[in-house]
Amino acid sequence: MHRRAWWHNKFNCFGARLTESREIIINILNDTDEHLSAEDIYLKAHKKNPSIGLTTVYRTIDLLTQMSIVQKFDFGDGRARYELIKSSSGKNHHHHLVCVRCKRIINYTELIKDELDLINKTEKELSKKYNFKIMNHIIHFYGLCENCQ
Amino acid sequence: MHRRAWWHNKFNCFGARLTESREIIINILNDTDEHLSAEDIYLKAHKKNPSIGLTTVYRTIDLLTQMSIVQKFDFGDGRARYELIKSSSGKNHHHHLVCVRCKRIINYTELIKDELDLINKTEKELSKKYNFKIMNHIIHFYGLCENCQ
DNA sequence: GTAGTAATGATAATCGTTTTCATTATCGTT
DNA sequence: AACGATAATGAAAACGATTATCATTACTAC
Repeated sequence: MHRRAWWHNKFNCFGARLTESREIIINILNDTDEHLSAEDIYLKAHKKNPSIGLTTVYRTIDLLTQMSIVQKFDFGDGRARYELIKSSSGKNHHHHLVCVRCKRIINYTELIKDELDLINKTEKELSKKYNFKIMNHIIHFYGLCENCQ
Repeated sequence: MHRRAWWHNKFNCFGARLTESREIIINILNDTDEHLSAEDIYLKAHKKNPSIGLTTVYRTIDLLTQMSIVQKFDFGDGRARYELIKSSSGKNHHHHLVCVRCKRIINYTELIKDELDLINKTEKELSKKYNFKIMNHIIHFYGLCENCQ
């Protein structure tokens, strides 16, 4: 049995075409735990299909961001980073510790359950009050890592 | 009675000089609720003291970011934004709703008390586990604002 | 005062990202 | 299948926020 990946629906709703390039880019993001930059994605995509250009990568990740399939991050190293959005309760859901000096990023998954309670409560309240449709959230802690203290 | 502003200590600890330019920039950030860009800050600073150049603004906000006096944000409009870091329990402490389509930002202050419990718990656990000294945190919700749904 | 270091401003350079524009692929309709 | 309309694409050029360079000035410690 072959189930269609969850993002197919989002493309239908959004009225965008799920082209080969776009699927390749989504799969690259789906297959990694790293925080890939546009160029990282380009290099991997280009290896799979050399006709994919850097411009398409930029356009695709922008589209995916607007569709809430991808989350864009700025960790302060001069280039944006991208992650596929995982469900809040899913196995890979995590947040970040960011060292303000050396820019090192640590993913953490602790206390996700406690977090989930707060997030759900907040989402409910803010959606109503501001009529804002929440699709994703991020939590970052900033400070000094072990080496930089 | 004249109390020294709270950031004087941080400058001492950091071994940096609290020059007139730097104090002007801090005061600009302290006097606003907006999310100023480097150029916004430059224009205001330059009005107060025309000898302040854009380069100094960039250098200063970078320094202030490393000192955890200022938080840098990327809301996706191509330029970084800066806010003075307010205490988690303080009156002006807030977080952001970010519209992924029109990039509008809404500040919210609801549920800060619930948030504070989670943050404190998380800080304690992560500081210990990763030996990471947490100075600040941000929470962003991404989605569609009223107009863009 | 003097030496050493930190901070600064003007300018130029950098480089991640966007825009332009001509071309190609795809979809819905005959 | 052919058609027109629209969406997606790639290469190259343009853009623009940020950073590096370098000479000058301000400050601190001795």
